[in-house]
Amino acid sequence: MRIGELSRRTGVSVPTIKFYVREGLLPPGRLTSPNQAHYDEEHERRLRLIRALIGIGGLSVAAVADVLAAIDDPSRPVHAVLGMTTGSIAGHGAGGSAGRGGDRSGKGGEEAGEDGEDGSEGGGDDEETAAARAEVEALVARRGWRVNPRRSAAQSLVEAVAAMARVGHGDFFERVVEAYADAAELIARADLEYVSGRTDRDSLVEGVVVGTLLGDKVIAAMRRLAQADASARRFDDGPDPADGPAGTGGGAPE
Amino acid sequence: MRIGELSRRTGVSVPTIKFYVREGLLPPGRLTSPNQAHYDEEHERRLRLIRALIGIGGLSVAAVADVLAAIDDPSRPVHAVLGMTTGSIAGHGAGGSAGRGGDRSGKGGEEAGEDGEDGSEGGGDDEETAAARAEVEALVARRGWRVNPRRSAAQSLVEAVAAMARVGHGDFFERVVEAYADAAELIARADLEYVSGRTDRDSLVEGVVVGTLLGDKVIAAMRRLAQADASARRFDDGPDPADGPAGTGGGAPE
DNA sequence: GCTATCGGATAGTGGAACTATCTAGGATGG
DNA sequence: CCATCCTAGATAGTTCCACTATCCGATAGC
Repeated sequence: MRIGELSRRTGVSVPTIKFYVREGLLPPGRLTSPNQAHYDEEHERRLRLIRALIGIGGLSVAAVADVLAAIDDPSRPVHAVLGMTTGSIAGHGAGGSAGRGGDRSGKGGEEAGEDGEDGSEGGGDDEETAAARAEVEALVARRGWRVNPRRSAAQSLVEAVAAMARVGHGDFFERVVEAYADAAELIARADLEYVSGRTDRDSLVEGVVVGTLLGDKVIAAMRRLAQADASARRFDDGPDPADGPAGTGGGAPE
Repeated sequence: MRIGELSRRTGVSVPTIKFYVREGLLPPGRLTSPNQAHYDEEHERRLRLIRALIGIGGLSVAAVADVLAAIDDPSRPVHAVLGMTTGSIAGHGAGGSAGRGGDRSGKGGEEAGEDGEDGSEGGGDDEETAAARAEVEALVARRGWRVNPRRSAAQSLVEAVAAMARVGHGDFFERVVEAYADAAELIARADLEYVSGRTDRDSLVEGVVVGTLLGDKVIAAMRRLAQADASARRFDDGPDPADGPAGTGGGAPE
């Protein structure tokens, strides 16, 4: 098919497809003449994946490019792709806000000058980060998780926990860790199960990426649903008030 | 304190603080004279919350404004705030990527127009969406979750599942649902437990918001860790290869 | 031959999140 | 009282990102 049909089939505009090709997300079509190219179902599939990663997964175009490059490189071991995937997420939502606007002030380190603490090794942490790191390390040790503590997932976790502490919810993590860890193990087992049937690398690796990136959204949504249910049961304020009605006054808890 | 000290304490630049005040995220300081204002610890707390929501939670400034407005409005019932929170996330990552970039294809994912058809399934859906909706409805029924199917969390879930189907992973959801649902219930129970001790509305509502928005990141990170562990155990490829051992290239995003 | 479409290149758009500058005026130490 | 900072508020500018728009000459299919 030519680009017009690819566009029609996927709902992505022609200029946008060209843009993705330029950015390296989508391989160019096979040229049948100097100014005529042919796209196949693989392109269509890839394009849908791109849209899903951007639209649902919330990745930036650059992050998608990295992830797809990892998928496409057969020399990259599967676990490296998973690590990459983690990084894409971290870059997007957590640690570095790599995606958008300047990162001038906050995160880079202590260039702001007021931190003053340049000598202390081990991360140059503030108080909350150090405490969070200790909690995460304790968790990993307790569970016997065989992970490298330098993993960016661990780093993301430390940052999230530290942020909570900074906001006055330093007790959140310790209050929920065990349940969360049980849940995480449950989920991870299902995830592994899902991809374990796949034998060829491409299929496996894509399953990991899709399952991880889109799976996060699935989990978040299901968590909301389960929260709503648990809350409804506890306060018995009806079947569920949906999103935004002016129902009864603030539910008195307990 | 004055704005300079607020800036120093939080690491947020003075112009940015002013920007947040303009955008309604942070209440203005108490004026002690026409050009002198005083900020207190509540401002500091709020500012830290804003940074956490934007930096870790990945919310847009506009979404943070909405969430904080909901927190601050005592007439808004707690469940409405939770719904709002869900919406912020959907707007950000799932539904329409409303945060940045385009989204020409229909701003509010939530059917701005008259969706006359409610109650019965199937709107103007494509094949994948219809199938996903059926799966989600079956899940809710099976679990006996007392939730309104129009809830935006349900909608997010449908969209994520549909996107997976479109990408060739239509079997993902059915293969993992039960484990995920168990995990979600586990998590939701811990979440409810966490806020159940709180009696005053402000503290409760803030706990819900922080726990939900930042909690998602905690869960995602822990899932990565558990996946890495499960994978290491299954393939026994050493303790854990970390993120970027030589060949992986993309290790550090950014 | 005719016209809609194509590939490729370059430039432009609009939104988001800051960031810089300017104007008056106040705070503070000497 | 004065010099030197800091401040509030307003307006304009910057940077990044994800697209869009417009050209151009060439080509497909009738």
